[in-house]
Amino acid sequence: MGITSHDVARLAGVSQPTVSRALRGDTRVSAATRAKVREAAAALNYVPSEAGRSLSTRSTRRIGVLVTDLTNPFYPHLIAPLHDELERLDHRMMLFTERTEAAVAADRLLDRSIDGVVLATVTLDSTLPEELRRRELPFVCLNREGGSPSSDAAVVDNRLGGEIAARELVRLGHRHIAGIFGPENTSTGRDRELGFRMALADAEIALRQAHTRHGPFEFETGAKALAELLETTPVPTAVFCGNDVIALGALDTAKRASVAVPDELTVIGFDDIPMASWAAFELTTIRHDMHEMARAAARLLVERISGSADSAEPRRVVLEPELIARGTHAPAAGN
Amino acid sequence: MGITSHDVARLAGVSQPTVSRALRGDTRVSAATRAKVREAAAALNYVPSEAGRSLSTRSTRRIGVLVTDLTNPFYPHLIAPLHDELERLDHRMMLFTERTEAAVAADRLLDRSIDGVVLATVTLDSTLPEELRRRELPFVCLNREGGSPSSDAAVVDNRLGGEIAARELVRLGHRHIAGIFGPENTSTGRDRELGFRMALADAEIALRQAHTRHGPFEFETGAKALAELLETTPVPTAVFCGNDVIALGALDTAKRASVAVPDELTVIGFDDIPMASWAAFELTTIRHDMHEMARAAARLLVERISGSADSAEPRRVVLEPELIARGTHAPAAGN
DNA sequence: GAATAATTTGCATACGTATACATAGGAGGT
DNA sequence: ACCTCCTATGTATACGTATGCAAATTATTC
Repeated sequence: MGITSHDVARLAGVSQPTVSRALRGDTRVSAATRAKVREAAAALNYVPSEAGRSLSTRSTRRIGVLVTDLTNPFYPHLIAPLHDELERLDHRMMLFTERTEAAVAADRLLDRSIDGVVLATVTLDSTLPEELRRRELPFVCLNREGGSPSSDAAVVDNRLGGEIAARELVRLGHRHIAGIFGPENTSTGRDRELGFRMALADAEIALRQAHTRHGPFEFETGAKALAELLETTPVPTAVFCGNDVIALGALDTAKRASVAVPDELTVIGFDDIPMASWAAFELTTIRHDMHEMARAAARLLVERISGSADSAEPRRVVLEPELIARGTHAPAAGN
Repeated sequence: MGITSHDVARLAGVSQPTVSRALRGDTRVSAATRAKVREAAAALNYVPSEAGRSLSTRSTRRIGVLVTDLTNPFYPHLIAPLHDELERLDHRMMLFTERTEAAVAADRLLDRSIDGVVLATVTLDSTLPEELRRRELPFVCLNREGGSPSSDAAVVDNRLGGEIAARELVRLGHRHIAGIFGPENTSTGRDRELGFRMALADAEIALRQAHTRHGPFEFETGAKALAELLETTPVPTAVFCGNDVIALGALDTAKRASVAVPDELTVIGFDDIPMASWAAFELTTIRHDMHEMARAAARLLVERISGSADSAEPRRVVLEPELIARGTHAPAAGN
């Protein structure tokens, strides 16, 4: 079992290298031979061995994708277009949903079974980027970025997104504003918070310590944080969430606590995942083009691998966010 | 660039085969040499080439996973535990979210770059299972099953699940019952419908043609189908959905149409995905252990590959479903 | 102390493909 | 008719690891 190019060669009456050349469209092989080889290959159901090819070419056309948690509703919307774009560029996707880090995880990436890596959930304090750089394995950051120094990345202008959210809340007359931000060790968490804070400061509105929460980009973060925020005085009339998933958690708590949204509480998310537009939520949020971001990451990486990247310098694709007004925002009560 | 076992051998002052043996814990190598080799390997940051190893051992410890659509909220809950169990069994996951079928898709599976396949979205009329069987590539069906003849599979007793849903509706006194089923060319769609119909028939309750809809296991299916069902007379007082995602779509339409759930309309889903328990939905549904199902599939496949499967006969793991009563079901109005 | 057994290591090679280089054959020019 | 040049193909080998078998070393036994 296992047809090789030698078998095809024997049947076609040519040498093995000729088979290799014929099947990959090498122009130096005559049309007649090419036809003969094609026919023999088809007759034998020949499929070239990927391992043999990899060993010889030192390239696998395989990309590793690192995500911490697939069940987070956000990531599939990144993974799916990423997969499709990689496929379009004739690459396959290997999925790693690692919880372990650096050294441990690195070994499975460094066995030359992949040509490059997409880091979709890298943290600012992760040593993985420098480890990959040291081992000269090409990689690109998607959605989040690592710490210094910068690398190829496809991201959103998160700071601007935070500012947009803040300005909208200010415009609506909110004065008691809360934030349920993402983790401080992620670029998305940090930058969205930063932009939000700066825009509030510009409007001379305070974001109290008591109205600030941080946590993973998960449903439970929003659910738990809003429950706590509802216990503070004054109760905030608006809350900006680090992403939609957190916002959905907040909405969950609001519903359970019978807090009317948006009449009593304005909620703004970030990302505009499809769920945000469901009737059950009608979440006002900051949209960006997640699909394009994923596709851009795929292209950056493949170009880097193939050496067709214009320069050795890191290249960044930065997408513009915009406000999507739905049903969870309203003017502050009493305005 | 690219440290090989030869480099390690040179540094340790032994032959390349000895390096191979030492690092893989072959007992025939002395403790002293093993230590020497380990040290040299560590000093050079040696990581064995996966391609070289695959070529030699004819095994990749890589598993292909086929899913049509990752953005469907159901699948990540299958993929995540599947990944983790495969990882536990020392295998890696290659993800294929193919839309193409059979011949085209098959080639990327047949280049010996994977040792086996998990089919998570196989249809009853797919020729892929027989193609894989013919090419002797081990595979297992997860959640759904293919047509004849049966293969290794980890599935739910969908027929029983359908029956449980039907009996509950009957118990609640519903007489005008509708069904938004999944695709008829999937085992899950077919069996859930079958069990549901049979239990209704036992109770001598008709399921009218006009109250029956089919479609992909997607949000839009439920949304669109319920909109249509609300136009029928008599309007159904209860609807059983092929899975939770369809049910969420139905709830979406109900909300937009101001149909009170559960007072005016009972909705029952299938799967019990985490979202079902969110306050926005509180979906009554048929639960089964998705994580265990995924893990079982991983084990079946790896055992099949390693040849440790007890027999050549197909092996099936069938999980029991149960009713999870939440907030979307109630007695029929007027009972 | 010699013969034998057991242990440890090296040698040769297989795995399947791609490619640098050599070569054979044919076309074209004068 | 001879030389040149190009095209098409074959030969030899590299890629990195694992393994059957032989060889060398050490331990064991009588």
